[in-house]
Amino acid sequence: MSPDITFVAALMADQARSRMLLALLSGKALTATELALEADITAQTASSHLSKLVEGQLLVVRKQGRHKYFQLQSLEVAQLLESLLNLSSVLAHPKARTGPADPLLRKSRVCYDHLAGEVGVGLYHSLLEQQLLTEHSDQVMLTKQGVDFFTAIGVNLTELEKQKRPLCKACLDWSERRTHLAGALGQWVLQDILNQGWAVRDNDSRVLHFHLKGMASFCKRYRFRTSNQALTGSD
Amino acid sequence: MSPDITFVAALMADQARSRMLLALLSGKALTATELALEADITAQTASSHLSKLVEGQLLVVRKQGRHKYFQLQSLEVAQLLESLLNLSSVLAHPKARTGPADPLLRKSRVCYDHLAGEVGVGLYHSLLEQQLLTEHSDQVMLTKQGVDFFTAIGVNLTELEKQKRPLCKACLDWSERRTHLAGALGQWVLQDILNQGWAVRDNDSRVLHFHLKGMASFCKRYRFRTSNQALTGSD
DNA sequence: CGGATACTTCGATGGGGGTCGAAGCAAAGT
DNA sequence: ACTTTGCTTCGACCCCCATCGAAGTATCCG
Repeated sequence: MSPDITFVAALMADQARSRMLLALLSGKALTATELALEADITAQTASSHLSKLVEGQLLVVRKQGRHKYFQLQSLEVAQLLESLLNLSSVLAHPKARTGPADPLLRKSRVCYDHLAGEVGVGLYHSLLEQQLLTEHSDQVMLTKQGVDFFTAIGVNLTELEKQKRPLCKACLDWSERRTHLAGALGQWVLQDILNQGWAVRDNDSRVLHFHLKGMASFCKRYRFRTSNQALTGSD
Repeated sequence: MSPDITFVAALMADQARSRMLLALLSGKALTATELALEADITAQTASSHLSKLVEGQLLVVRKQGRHKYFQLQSLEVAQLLESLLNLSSVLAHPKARTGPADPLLRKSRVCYDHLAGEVGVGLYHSLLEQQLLTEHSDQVMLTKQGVDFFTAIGVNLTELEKQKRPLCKACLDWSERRTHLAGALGQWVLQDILNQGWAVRDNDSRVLHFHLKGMASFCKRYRFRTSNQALTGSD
């Protein structure tokens, strides 16, 4: 028979656990107490939940001294969470307030290992407009110019292509309902932003705080015209 | 804050409900009693579950005389189910027997609206080998020859491309752990198989029964070399 | 060696929800 | 009109599990 999907679904069907999982969607490894705080439960309860999530192989755990760091087990888990987010945000079921989320979160946030939110969506469509990227419905590929462009700014595409994961992937944004860039290249872009010091990650959320000058450099590099609203959260 | 994913997850976190959903993954509309039978519960319990699923917008219902026909609400729901199946089958959690499923199901089955199982996977890789399809990691596209080929066998590609959904889509097969063809073209292929009378759908499952001659025609059309094992379930 | 911090185990409590029997309603068929 | 079939509502039962307090173990720090 079919595998038992209720097992995985049940693991995600709890407020506390789903909050933890969503917090881990930032890609950062978090400790048990941090996750307990995030889910607003006591350490005991969190411990029980976390052991279930590890047991169920949704999380991996790394022990470091007296701390235990938890992370999502795989990209697949992150993708499942994203698709759940998507479907959930689309559905207008009574309990979920469909209202606008934290504006900073909408602006720019980390989606596991790549850039999401308005900035992520904006970048994606800017790349499309410049014909560096082609989008055939769901399939996204670099154009010839795109290959040249990213090679020029220092991406080793042949190296990235060695990875199992796709180079480009269209990831549907739950706040924007439009696609943004995921995949190995999406990861590279986020890493680059951080390496350049254009933005810093919020410690307590998935928010990505762009510095003013960083946003400018970012726009320049990707020839990306952003609306004039303040996109920076700090500085 | 984030939308409440526990709502959707909880809907899928029940044996009876998930069985119903999985049964509906065949794409067919089923009545309440059929679904009750499928989930092995009484009509009362099924009624309660089904109203929850409709309320939660995972299903749509169509009343016809004294029957009520249920269907998955959207392709997104089907995709969520597929990804849950994938993750669940990969994870080796104790409760799920990871053993081989029903051999007929493994051979050839319907995955919502396209072909899956060994035949589906085989077709996909055959198309790749013939360079009718190119696969850039996750992105699948028809090659020039592919366009010619499908046009030659009667596909109106421009018509198919009008749909919102992608023309080609790689869908990971949970039994084979390899990709098969989904998307509008995948749907066309399945429709064609049925129209040609090469195979019939099982009434009680997602199994697709190929006739001997049908399988031969199918292989011929797609220049597809299948292993000599009997791929037919009937005839 | 204490004392603090991080995490776990145990036990008790309570609530949510899955289940079915019985009865009710609605639509066909005869 | 009567019966059959398909589905729903109501009510009662009961099990599962999330939660927390208290106590226990492990690790680091001074």
